[in-house]
Amino acid sequence: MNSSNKESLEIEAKKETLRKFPLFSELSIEQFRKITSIAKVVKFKKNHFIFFDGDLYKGFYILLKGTVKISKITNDGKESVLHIIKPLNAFADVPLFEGGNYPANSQTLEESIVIFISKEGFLSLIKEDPEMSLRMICGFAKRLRELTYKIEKFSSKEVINRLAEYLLKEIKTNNTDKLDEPFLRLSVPKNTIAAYLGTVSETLSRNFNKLQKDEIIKVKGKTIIILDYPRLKKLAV
Amino acid sequence: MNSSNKESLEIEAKKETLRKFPLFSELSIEQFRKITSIAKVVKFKKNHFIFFDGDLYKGFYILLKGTVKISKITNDGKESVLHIIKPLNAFADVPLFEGGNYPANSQTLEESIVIFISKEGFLSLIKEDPEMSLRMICGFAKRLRELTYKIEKFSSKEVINRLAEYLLKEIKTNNTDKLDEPFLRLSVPKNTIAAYLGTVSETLSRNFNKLQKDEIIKVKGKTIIILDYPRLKKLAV
DNA sequence: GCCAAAAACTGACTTAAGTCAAAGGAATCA
DNA sequence: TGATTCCTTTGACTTAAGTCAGTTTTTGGC
Repeated sequence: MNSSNKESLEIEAKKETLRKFPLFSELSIEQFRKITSIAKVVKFKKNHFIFFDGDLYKGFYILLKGTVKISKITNDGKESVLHIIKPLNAFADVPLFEGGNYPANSQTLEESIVIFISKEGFLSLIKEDPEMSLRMICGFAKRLRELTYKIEKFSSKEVINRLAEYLLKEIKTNNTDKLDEPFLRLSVPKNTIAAYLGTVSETLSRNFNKLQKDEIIKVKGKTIIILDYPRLKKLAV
Repeated sequence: MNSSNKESLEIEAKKETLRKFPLFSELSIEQFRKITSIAKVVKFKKNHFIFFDGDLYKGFYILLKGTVKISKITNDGKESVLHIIKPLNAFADVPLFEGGNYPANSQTLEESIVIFISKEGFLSLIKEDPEMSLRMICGFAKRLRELTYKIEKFSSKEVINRLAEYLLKEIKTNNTDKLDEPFLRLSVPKNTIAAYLGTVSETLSRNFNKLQKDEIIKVKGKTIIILDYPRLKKLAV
Protein backbone atom coordinates (compact mmCIF):
# COMPACT_ATOMS: atom_id res chain seq x y z
CA MET A 1 0.00 0.00 0.00
CA ASN A 2 1.44 3.39 -0.91
CA SER A 3 1.50 6.26 1.50
CA SER A 4 -1.26 8.35 -0.08
CA ASN A 5 -3.61 5.43 -0.04
CA LYS A 6 -2.83 4.78 3.57
CA GLU A 7 -3.42 8.40 4.41
CA SER A 8 -6.81 8.64 2.76
CA LEU A 9 -7.88 5.49 4.58
CA GLU A 10 -6.82 7.07 7.81
CA ILE A 11 -8.87 10.15 7.10
CA GLU A 12 -11.92 8.07 6.39
CA ALA A 13 -11.43 6.12 9.59
CA LYS A 14 -11.06 9.32 11.53
CA LYS A 15 -14.24 10.80 10.10
CA GLU A 16 -16.11 7.64 10.85
CA THR A 17 -14.97 7.50 14.45
CA LEU A 18 -15.57 11.15 15.13
CA ARG A 19 -19.18 10.59 14.17
CA LYS A 20 -19.49 8.08 17.00
CA PHE A 21 -18.29 10.56 19.57
CA PRO A 22 -21.37 11.92 21.38
CA LEU A 23 -20.29 15.52 21.04
CA PHE A 24 -20.33 15.36 17.26
CA SER A 25 -23.05 12.82 16.57
CA GLU A 26 -25.72 15.30 15.58
CA LEU A 27 -23.83 17.95 13.69
CA SER A 28 -24.90 19.04 10.22
CA ILE A 29 -22.73 17.96 7.29
CA GLU A 30 -21.32 21.43 7.06
CA GLN A 31 -20.42 21.59 10.73
CA PHE A 32 -18.98 18.13 10.64
CA ARG A 33 -16.76 19.06 7.71
CA LYS A 34 -15.38 21.91 9.76
CA ILE A 35 -14.56 19.63 12.65
CA THR A 36 -12.80 17.08 10.51
CA SER A 37 -10.84 19.82 8.83
CA ILE A 38 -9.34 20.94 12.12
CA ALA A 39 -8.98 17.51 13.72
CA LYS A 40 -5.67 15.71 13.41
CA VAL A 41 -5.12 12.00 13.89
CA VAL A 42 -1.90 11.18 15.71
CA LYS A 43 -0.39 7.84 16.61
CA PHE A 44 1.88 7.40 19.63
CA LYS A 45 4.12 4.59 20.77
CA LYS A 46 3.82 3.02 24.19
CA ASN A 47 5.01 5.18 27.10
CA HIS A 48 5.01 8.35 25.03
CA PHE A 49 4.27 11.59 26.85
CA ILE A 50 1.57 13.51 24.98
CA PHE A 51 1.87 16.59 27.18
CA PHE A 52 3.35 17.54 30.51
CA ASP A 53 1.89 19.26 33.53
CA GLY A 54 2.29 22.98 32.90
CA ASP A 55 2.77 22.81 29.12
CA LEU A 56 1.17 25.58 27.08
CA TYR A 57 -2.38 24.56 26.31
CA LYS A 58 -3.06 23.99 22.62
CA GLY A 59 -6.15 21.84 22.46
CA PHE A 60 -7.85 18.67 23.58
CA TYR A 61 -7.76 15.03 22.60
CA ILE A 62 -10.12 12.17 21.93
CA LEU A 63 -8.67 8.71 22.38
CA LEU A 64 -9.44 6.30 19.55
CA LYS A 65 -7.31 3.33 20.46
CA GLY A 66 -5.06 2.35 23.34
CA THR A 67 -4.85 3.63 26.91
CA VAL A 68 -3.70 6.96 28.25
CA LYS A 69 -2.74 7.80 31.78
CA ILE A 70 -3.42 11.26 33.23
CA SER A 71 -1.28 11.87 36.28
CA LYS A 72 0.42 14.41 38.50
CA ILE A 73 3.52 14.28 40.61
CA THR A 74 2.68 15.21 44.18
CA ASN A 75 4.99 17.33 46.28
CA ASP A 76 6.45 14.31 48.02
CA GLY A 77 7.45 12.96 44.62
CA LYS A 78 4.78 10.32 44.26
CA GLU A 79 2.71 9.77 41.20
CA SER A 80 -1.02 10.29 41.56
CA VAL A 81 -3.06 8.85 38.70
CA LEU A 82 -6.16 10.96 38.12
CA HIS A 83 -7.67 9.14 35.15
CA ILE A 84 -7.08 6.11 33.03
CA ILE A 85 -8.49 7.10 29.65
CA LYS A 86 -10.09 4.47 27.43
CA PRO A 87 -11.12 4.82 23.76
CA LEU A 88 -13.84 7.30 22.79
CA ASN A 89 -13.22 9.46 25.80
CA ALA A 90 -11.95 13.00 25.64
CA PHE A 91 -9.15 14.33 27.79
CA ALA A 92 -7.63 17.73 28.48
CA ASP A 93 -10.92 19.37 27.54
CA VAL A 94 -11.42 21.22 30.82
CA PRO A 95 -8.86 23.98 30.02
CA LEU A 96 -10.89 24.82 26.90
CA PHE A 97 -13.24 26.65 29.23
CA GLU A 98 -11.18 27.13 32.33
CA GLY A 99 -8.08 28.55 30.68
CA GLY A 100 -4.57 27.88 31.87
CA ASN A 101 -1.99 25.32 30.83
CA TYR A 102 -2.22 21.57 30.70
CA PRO A 103 -3.05 20.66 34.29
CA ALA A 104 -1.41 17.21 34.40
CA ASN A 105 0.86 14.79 32.58
CA SER A 106 -0.50 12.56 29.86
CA GLN A 107 1.28 9.38 28.85
CA THR A 108 0.30 6.43 26.68
CA LEU A 109 0.32 3.01 28.35
CA GLU A 110 0.00 1.16 25.06
CA GLU A 111 0.43 2.16 21.46
CA SER A 112 -2.39 4.66 21.03
CA ILE A 113 -4.21 6.69 18.42
CA VAL A 114 -5.70 10.03 19.33
CA ILE A 115 -7.55 12.83 17.63
CA PHE A 116 -6.26 16.27 18.42
CA ILE A 117 -8.54 19.29 18.16
CA SER A 118 -7.05 22.74 18.58
CA LYS A 119 -8.48 25.18 21.07
CA GLU A 120 -8.94 27.98 18.56
CA GLY A 121 -10.61 25.77 16.00
CA PHE A 122 -12.97 24.27 18.47
CA LEU A 123 -13.91 27.50 20.21
CA SER A 124 -14.70 29.27 16.96
CA LEU A 125 -16.85 26.32 16.02
CA ILE A 126 -18.71 26.42 19.31
CA LYS A 127 -19.27 30.14 18.87
CA GLU A 128 -21.02 29.59 15.57
CA ASP A 129 -23.03 26.77 17.03
CA PRO A 130 -23.63 27.25 20.75
CA GLU A 131 -25.83 24.19 20.81
CA MET A 132 -22.67 22.13 20.77
CA SER A 133 -21.81 23.41 24.19
CA LEU A 134 -25.08 21.96 25.38
CA ARG A 135 -23.92 18.53 24.32
CA MET A 136 -20.56 19.10 25.86
CA ILE A 137 -22.06 20.20 29.14
CA CYS A 138 -23.79 16.83 29.39
CA GLY A 139 -20.44 15.11 29.19
CA PHE A 140 -19.09 17.41 31.87
CA ALA A 141 -22.10 16.77 34.07
CA LYS A 142 -21.55 13.06 33.75
CA ARG A 143 -17.94 13.37 34.75
CA LEU A 144 -18.80 15.64 37.65
CA ARG A 145 -21.09 12.94 38.94
CA GLU A 146 -18.49 10.23 38.46
CA LEU A 147 -15.85 12.23 40.27
CA THR A 148 -18.20 12.99 43.13
CA TYR A 149 -18.89 9.30 43.34
CA LYS A 150 -15.20 8.53 43.35
CA ILE A 151 -14.56 10.95 46.20
CA GLU A 152 -17.36 9.40 48.18
CA LYS A 153 -15.84 5.95 47.74
CA PHE A 154 -12.35 7.11 48.38
CA SER A 155 -13.05 8.72 51.66
CA SER A 156 -14.69 5.77 53.28
CA LYS A 157 -13.44 2.57 51.74
CA GLU A 158 -10.45 0.33 52.12
CA VAL A 159 -8.13 -0.70 49.34
CA ILE A 160 -9.80 -4.06 48.86
CA ASN A 161 -13.15 -2.37 48.27
CA ARG A 162 -11.70 0.08 45.79
CA LEU A 163 -9.93 -2.76 44.00
CA ALA A 164 -13.15 -4.77 43.79
CA GLU A 165 -14.87 -1.76 42.31
CA TYR A 166 -12.11 -1.21 39.79
CA LEU A 167 -12.29 -4.82 38.64
CA LEU A 168 -16.08 -4.63 38.23
CA LYS A 169 -15.78 -1.48 36.16
CA GLU A 170 -13.14 -3.10 33.98
CA ILE A 171 -15.09 -6.26 33.21
CA LYS A 172 -18.01 -4.03 32.30
CA THR A 173 -15.99 -2.00 29.82
CA ASN A 174 -14.59 -5.29 28.51
CA ASN A 175 -18.13 -6.60 28.10
CA THR A 176 -17.39 -9.91 29.77
CA ASP A 177 -19.65 -9.29 32.75
CA LYS A 178 -22.42 -11.48 31.37
CA LEU A 179 -20.16 -14.51 31.00
CA ASP A 180 -20.15 -17.42 33.43
CA GLU A 181 -16.63 -16.47 34.40
CA PRO A 182 -16.09 -12.82 33.58
CA PHE A 183 -12.47 -11.94 32.95
CA LEU A 184 -10.26 -9.06 32.02
CA ARG A 185 -6.79 -8.34 30.73
CA LEU A 186 -4.97 -5.59 32.55
CA SER A 187 -3.96 -3.02 29.97
CA VAL A 188 -2.28 -1.03 32.70
CA PRO A 189 0.76 -1.88 34.86
CA LYS A 190 -0.08 -2.72 38.44
CA ASN A 191 1.82 0.21 39.91
CA THR A 192 -0.36 2.51 37.81
CA ILE A 193 -3.49 0.80 39.08
CA ALA A 194 -2.12 1.21 42.59
CA ALA A 195 -1.58 4.94 42.09
CA TYR A 196 -5.04 5.22 40.56
CA LEU A 197 -6.58 3.53 43.60
CA GLY A 198 -4.61 5.78 45.91
CA THR A 199 -2.27 3.14 47.28
CA VAL A 200 1.12 1.56 46.55
CA SER A 201 1.98 -1.54 44.56
CA GLU A 202 2.86 -3.63 47.61
CA THR A 203 -0.53 -3.09 49.18
CA LEU A 204 -2.24 -3.74 45.86
CA SER A 205 -0.35 -6.98 45.48
CA ARG A 206 -1.42 -8.13 48.93
CA ASN A 207 -5.01 -7.35 48.15
CA PHE A 208 -4.88 -9.28 44.89
CA ASN A 209 -3.61 -12.17 46.99
CA LYS A 210 -6.43 -11.84 49.48
CA LEU A 211 -9.03 -11.96 46.72
CA GLN A 212 -7.29 -14.98 45.27
CA LYS A 213 -7.04 -16.87 48.57
CA ASP A 214 -10.73 -16.26 49.16
CA GLU A 215 -11.34 -17.74 45.70
CA ILE A 216 -13.06 -14.62 44.45
CA ILE A 217 -10.66 -14.11 41.56
CA LYS A 218 -7.89 -16.03 39.82
CA VAL A 219 -4.85 -14.16 38.59
CA LYS A 220 -2.93 -15.54 35.61
CA GLY A 221 -0.32 -12.96 34.77
CA LYS A 222 -2.18 -10.02 33.29
CA THR A 223 -5.42 -11.96 32.98
CA ILE A 224 -7.86 -11.94 35.86
CA ILE A 225 -10.78 -14.34 36.03
CA ILE A 226 -13.71 -13.59 38.28
CA LEU A 227 -14.68 -16.78 40.10
CA ASP A 228 -17.26 -15.32 42.46
CA TYR A 229 -19.02 -12.34 40.93
CA PRO A 230 -21.58 -11.87 43.75
CA ARG A 231 -18.92 -11.70 46.44
CA LEU A 232 -16.84 -9.30 44.39
CA LYS A 233 -19.89 -7.11 43.99
CA LYS A 234 -20.54 -7.24 47.71
CA LEU A 235 -16.98 -6.06 48.36
CA ALA A 236 -17.36 -3.17 45.92
CA VAL A 237 -20.28 -1.76 47.89
CA MET B 1 -43.35 46.87 57.83
CA ASN B 2 -46.37 45.25 56.19
CA SER B 3 -46.14 42.02 54.33
CA SER B 4 -46.51 43.38 50.80
CA ASN B 5 -43.73 45.87 51.39
CA LYS B 6 -41.50 43.16 52.73
CA GLU B 7 -42.27 40.97 49.77
CA SER B 8 -41.40 43.56 47.17
CA LEU B 9 -38.16 44.26 48.95
CA GLU B 10 -37.36 40.59 48.86
CA ILE B 11 -38.00 40.46 45.13
CA GLU B 12 -35.68 43.40 44.56
CA ALA B 13 -32.99 41.79 46.67
CA LYS B 14 -33.36 38.56 44.77
CA LYS B 15 -33.08 40.29 41.39
CA GLU B 16 -30.05 42.16 42.55
CA THR B 17 -28.29 39.05 43.79
CA LEU B 18 -29.12 36.96 40.75
CA ARG B 19 -27.34 39.54 38.66
CA LYS B 20 -24.16 38.85 40.61
CA PHE B 21 -24.30 35.18 39.86
CA PRO B 22 -21.85 34.49 36.99
CA LEU B 23 -24.33 32.45 35.01
CA PHE B 24 -26.72 35.37 34.69
CA SER B 25 -24.38 38.34 34.69
CA GLU B 26 -24.50 38.98 30.99
CA LEU B 27 -28.08 38.25 30.08
CA SER B 28 -30.23 40.74 28.22
CA ILE B 29 -32.98 42.51 30.16
CA GLU B 30 -35.56 40.34 28.49
CA GLN B 31 -33.73 37.13 29.35
CA PHE B 32 -33.12 38.29 32.87
CA ARG B 33 -36.82 39.05 33.33
CA LYS B 34 -37.60 35.49 32.38
CA ILE B 35 -35.18 34.08 34.91
CA THR B 36 -36.48 36.19 37.76
CA SER B 37 -40.02 35.22 36.86
CA ILE B 38 -39.27 31.54 37.39
CA ALA B 39 -36.90 31.91 40.33
CA LYS B 40 -38.28 31.55 43.84
CA VAL B 41 -36.63 32.80 47.00
CA VAL B 42 -36.96 30.40 49.93
CA LYS B 43 -35.77 30.73 53.51
CA PHE B 44 -34.92 27.69 55.62
CA LYS B 45 -34.23 27.23 59.31
CA LYS B 46 -31.07 25.62 60.61
CA ASN B 47 -30.81 21.87 60.07
CA HIS B 48 -33.62 21.81 57.53
CA PHE B 49 -33.42 19.17 54.81
CA ILE B 50 -33.92 20.82 51.41
CA PHE B 51 -34.01 17.51 49.54
CA PHE B 52 -33.11 13.91 50.13
CA ASP B 53 -30.98 11.48 48.16
CA GLY B 54 -33.32 9.89 45.63
CA ASP B 55 -36.04 12.55 45.71
CA LEU B 56 -37.68 13.38 42.41
CA TYR B 57 -35.62 16.07 40.73
CA LYS B 58 -37.41 19.38 40.35
CA GLY B 59 -34.73 21.98 39.89
CA PHE B 60 -31.55 23.50 41.19
CA TYR B 61 -30.61 26.02 43.85
CA ILE B 62 -28.37 29.00 44.34
CA LEU B 63 -27.39 29.75 47.91
CA LEU B 64 -27.73 33.39 48.90
CA LYS B 65 -27.07 33.25 52.62
CA GLY B 66 -26.04 30.59 55.13
CA THR B 67 -24.37 27.23 54.66
CA VAL B 68 -25.66 24.04 53.07
CA LYS B 69 -24.24 20.57 53.43
CA ILE B 70 -24.43 18.09 50.55
CA SER B 71 -23.94 14.55 51.81
CA LYS B 72 -24.63 10.89 51.24
CA ILE B 73 -25.01 7.98 53.60
CA THR B 74 -22.54 5.25 52.68
CA ASN B 75 -23.44 1.59 52.84
CA ASP B 76 -21.83 1.17 56.22
CA GLY B 77 -24.09 3.88 57.56
CA LYS B 78 -21.57 6.68 57.72
CA GLU B 79 -22.12 10.16 56.47
CA SER B 80 -19.90 11.33 53.66
CA VAL B 81 -19.93 15.08 53.08
CA LEU B 82 -19.41 15.85 49.41
CA HIS B 83 -19.66 19.64 49.49
CA ILE B 84 -20.08 22.46 51.92
CA ILE B 85 -21.92 25.10 49.93
CA LYS B 86 -21.27 28.77 50.59
CA PRO B 87 -23.26 31.79 49.28
CA LEU B 88 -23.40 32.48 45.53
CA ASN B 89 -22.73 28.87 44.66
CA ALA B 90 -25.20 26.65 42.86
CA PHE B 91 -26.01 23.15 43.96
CA ALA B 92 -28.00 20.26 42.51
CA ASP B 93 -27.40 21.59 39.02
CA VAL B 94 -25.75 18.48 37.64
CA PRO B 95 -29.04 16.53 37.21
CA LEU B 96 -30.26 19.33 34.93
CA PHE B 97 -28.12 17.75 32.25
CA GLU B 98 -27.50 14.30 33.58
CA GLY B 99 -31.09 13.43 34.41
CA GLY B 100 -32.12 11.28 37.35
CA ASN B 101 -33.22 12.17 40.86
CA TYR B 102 -31.46 14.26 43.46
CA PRO B 103 -28.15 12.45 43.92
CA ALA B 104 -27.52 13.34 47.59
CA ASN B 105 -29.00 14.87 50.71
CA SER B 106 -29.01 18.60 51.20
CA GLN B 107 -29.31 20.14 54.65
CA THR B 108 -28.83 23.66 55.97
CA LEU B 109 -26.21 24.13 58.68
CA GLU B 110 -27.38 27.63 59.53
CA GLU B 111 -30.48 29.60 58.71
CA SER B 112 -30.21 29.93 54.95
CA ILE B 113 -31.77 31.69 52.01
CA VAL B 114 -31.79 30.01 48.62
CA ILE B 115 -33.07 30.71 45.13
CA PHE B 116 -34.86 27.81 43.53
CA ILE B 117 -35.03 27.52 39.75
CA SER B 118 -37.18 24.79 38.25
CA LYS B 119 -35.77 22.37 35.74
CA GLU B 120 -38.44 23.02 33.12
CA GLY B 121 -38.17 26.77 33.39
CA PHE B 122 -34.44 26.75 33.13
CA LEU B 123 -34.18 24.24 30.31
CA SER B 124 -36.69 26.10 28.16
CA LEU B 125 -34.71 29.23 28.79
CA ILE B 126 -31.47 27.59 27.79
CA LYS B 127 -33.10 26.24 24.64
CA GLU B 128 -34.04 29.75 23.54
CA ASP B 129 -30.60 30.98 24.41
CA PRO B 130 -27.97 28.27 24.09
CA GLU B 131 -25.24 30.77 24.83
CA MET B 132 -26.21 30.46 28.45
CA SER B 133 -24.98 26.91 28.44
CA LEU B 134 -21.59 28.21 27.42
CA ARG B 135 -21.43 30.24 30.57
CA MET B 136 -22.65 27.31 32.59
CA ILE B 137 -20.05 25.00 31.12
CA CYS B 138 -17.34 27.27 32.48
CA GLY B 139 -18.70 26.78 35.96
CA PHE B 140 -18.76 23.05 35.43
CA ALA B 141 -15.21 23.07 34.12
CA LYS B 142 -14.09 24.93 37.19
CA ARG B 143 -15.73 22.41 39.46
CA LEU B 144 -14.29 19.51 37.51
CA ARG B 145 -10.86 20.92 38.09
CA GLU B 146 -11.52 21.46 41.79
CA LEU B 147 -12.79 17.94 42.24
CA THR B 148 -9.83 16.48 40.41
CA TYR B 149 -7.62 18.49 42.68
CA LYS B 150 -9.47 17.20 45.71
CA ILE B 151 -9.03 13.59 44.61
CA GLU B 152 -5.35 14.15 44.11
CA LYS B 153 -4.99 15.53 47.62
CA PHE B 154 -7.18 12.90 49.13
CA SER B 155 -5.29 9.98 47.78
CA SER B 156 -1.89 11.04 49.01
CA LYS B 157 -2.22 13.20 52.07
CA GLU B 158 -2.76 12.68 55.76
CA VAL B 159 -5.52 14.20 57.80
CA ILE B 160 -3.33 16.98 59.14
CA ASN B 161 -2.49 18.09 55.60
CA ARG B 162 -6.11 18.06 54.52
CA LEU B 163 -7.07 19.99 57.63
CA ALA B 164 -4.38 22.61 56.96
CA GLU B 165 -5.69 22.97 53.44
CA TYR B 166 -9.26 23.33 54.64
CA LEU B 167 -8.28 26.06 57.09
CA LEU B 168 -6.40 27.96 54.39
CA LYS B 169 -9.37 27.81 52.07
CA GLU B 170 -11.64 29.04 54.83
CA ILE B 171 -9.56 32.06 55.79
CA LYS B 172 -9.43 32.94 52.12
CA THR B 173 -13.21 32.88 51.73
CA ASN B 174 -13.42 34.84 54.98
CA ASN B 175 -10.98 37.40 53.56
CA THR B 176 -8.82 37.46 56.66
CA ASP B 177 -5.77 35.96 54.97
CA LYS B 178 -4.05 39.34 54.64
CA LEU B 179 -4.28 40.08 58.34
CA ASP B 180 -1.36 39.70 60.73
CA GLU B 181 -3.23 36.94 62.47
CA PRO B 182 -5.75 35.49 60.03
CA PHE B 183 -8.74 33.90 61.73
CA LEU B 184 -11.99 32.16 60.97
CA ARG B 185 -15.23 31.20 62.64
CA LEU B 186 -16.35 27.65 61.97
CA SER B 187 -19.83 27.84 60.50
CA VAL B 188 -19.94 24.07 60.41
CA PRO B 189 -19.94 21.51 63.26
CA LYS B 190 -16.68 19.66 63.66
CA ASN B 191 -18.12 16.28 62.86
CA THR B 192 -19.27 17.67 59.51
CA ILE B 193 -15.79 18.98 58.82
CA ALA B 194 -14.46 15.56 59.74
CA ALA B 195 -16.79 13.84 57.28
CA TYR B 196 -15.88 16.39 54.64
CA LEU B 197 -12.18 15.68 55.16
CA GLY B 198 -12.83 11.95 55.00
CA THR B 199 -12.13 11.20 58.65
CA VAL B 200 -13.94 11.01 62.00
CA SER B 201 -14.38 13.64 64.67
CA GLU B 202 -11.93 11.98 67.10
CA THR B 203 -9.11 12.08 64.60
CA LEU B 204 -9.97 15.63 63.63
CA SER B 205 -9.92 16.66 67.25
CA ARG B 206 -6.46 15.16 67.73
CA ASN B 207 -5.17 16.97 64.68
CA PHE B 208 -6.54 20.29 65.91
CA ASN B 209 -4.60 19.58 69.09
CA LYS B 210 -1.42 18.84 67.20
CA LEU B 211 -1.65 22.14 65.30
CA GLN B 212 -2.27 23.93 68.57
CA LYS B 213 0.61 22.29 70.42
CA ASP B 214 2.93 23.22 67.58
CA GLU B 215 1.67 26.80 67.95
CA ILE B 216 0.45 26.95 64.39
CA ILE B 217 -3.13 27.77 65.35
CA LYS B 218 -5.08 28.74 68.44
CA VAL B 219 -8.55 27.36 68.97
CA LYS B 220 -11.06 29.40 70.99
CA GLY B 221 -14.35 27.57 70.74
CA LYS B 222 -15.55 28.05 67.20
CA THR B 223 -12.94 30.69 66.44
CA ILE B 224 -9.57 29.65 65.07
CA ILE B 225 -6.64 32.03 64.91
CA ILE B 226 -3.72 31.33 62.63
CA LEU B 227 -0.49 32.00 64.51
CA ASP B 228 1.95 30.69 61.93
CA TYR B 229 0.65 31.11 58.41
CA PRO B 230 3.84 29.95 56.63
CA ARG B 231 3.97 26.67 58.51
CA LEU B 232 0.28 26.05 57.92
CA LYS B 233 0.84 26.66 54.23
CA LYS B 234 3.74 24.24 54.25
CA LEU B 235 1.53 21.57 55.78
CA ALA B 236 -1.14 22.12 53.17
CA VAL B 237 1.28 21.31 50.35
C1' DG C 1 17.04 -17.67 23.35
C1' DC C 2 19.61 -15.05 26.51
C1' DC C 3 20.56 -11.29 29.46
C1' DA C 4 19.73 -6.92 31.67
C1' DA C 5 16.31 -3.96 33.38
C1' DA C 6 11.83 -3.27 34.97
C1' DA C 7 7.92 -4.87 37.38
C1' DA C 8 5.82 -7.57 40.85
C1' DC C 9 5.92 -9.93 45.08
C1' DT C 10 7.17 -11.15 50.04
C1' DG C 11 8.43 -10.46 54.87
C1' DA C 12 9.41 -7.51 58.89
C1' DC C 13 8.52 -3.36 60.83
C1' DT C 14 6.21 1.16 61.86
C1' DT C 15 2.56 4.29 62.18
C1' DA C 16 -1.62 6.98 61.07
C1' DA C 17 -5.96 6.65 61.98
C1' DG C 18 -10.25 4.07 63.04
C1' DT C 19 -13.11 1.96 67.05
C1' DC C 20 -15.06 1.79 71.45
C1' DA C 21 -16.10 3.69 75.79
C1' DA C 22 -16.40 7.32 78.88
C1' DA C 23 -16.01 12.02 80.43
C1' DG C 24 -16.18 17.02 79.82
C1' DG C 25 -18.28 21.14 77.64
C1' DA C 26 -21.61 23.78 75.05
C1' DA C 27 -26.12 24.71 73.32
C1' DT C 28 -31.03 24.66 73.68
C1' DC C 29 -35.49 24.55 75.59
C1' DA C 30 -38.88 24.55 79.05
C1' DT D 1 -31.88 28.87 85.72
C1' DG D 2 -31.40 24.21 85.48
C1' DA D 3 -31.57 20.05 82.91
C1' DT D 4 -31.41 17.38 78.95
C1' DT D 5 -29.29 16.57 74.84
C1' DC D 6 -25.89 17.05 71.56
C1' DC D 7 -21.15 18.00 70.39
C1' DT D 8 -16.38 17.54 71.38
C1' DT D 9 -12.50 15.68 73.57
C1' DT D 10 -9.59 12.08 75.72
C1' DG D 11 -7.61 7.48 76.60
C1' DA D 12 -6.74 2.63 75.44
C1' DC D 13 -6.74 -0.48 71.92
C1' DT D 14 -6.66 -2.44 67.15
C1' DT D 15 -5.67 -2.59 62.44
C1' DA D 16 -5.05 -1.25 57.62
C1' DA D 17 -1.67 0.17 55.07
C1' DG D 18 2.78 2.54 54.22
C1' DT D 19 8.06 1.85 54.25
C1' DC D 20 12.20 -0.53 53.55
C1' DA D 21 14.89 -4.24 51.97
C1' DG D 22 15.47 -8.17 49.57
C1' DT D 23 13.77 -11.84 46.19
C1' DT D 24 11.38 -13.55 42.34
C1' DT D 25 9.20 -12.97 38.03
C1' DT D 26 8.34 -10.77 33.73
C1' DT D 27 9.56 -8.02 29.88
C1' DG D 28 11.94 -6.31 26.03
C1' DG D 29 16.18 -5.60 23.38
C1' DC D 30 19.97 -7.72 21.16
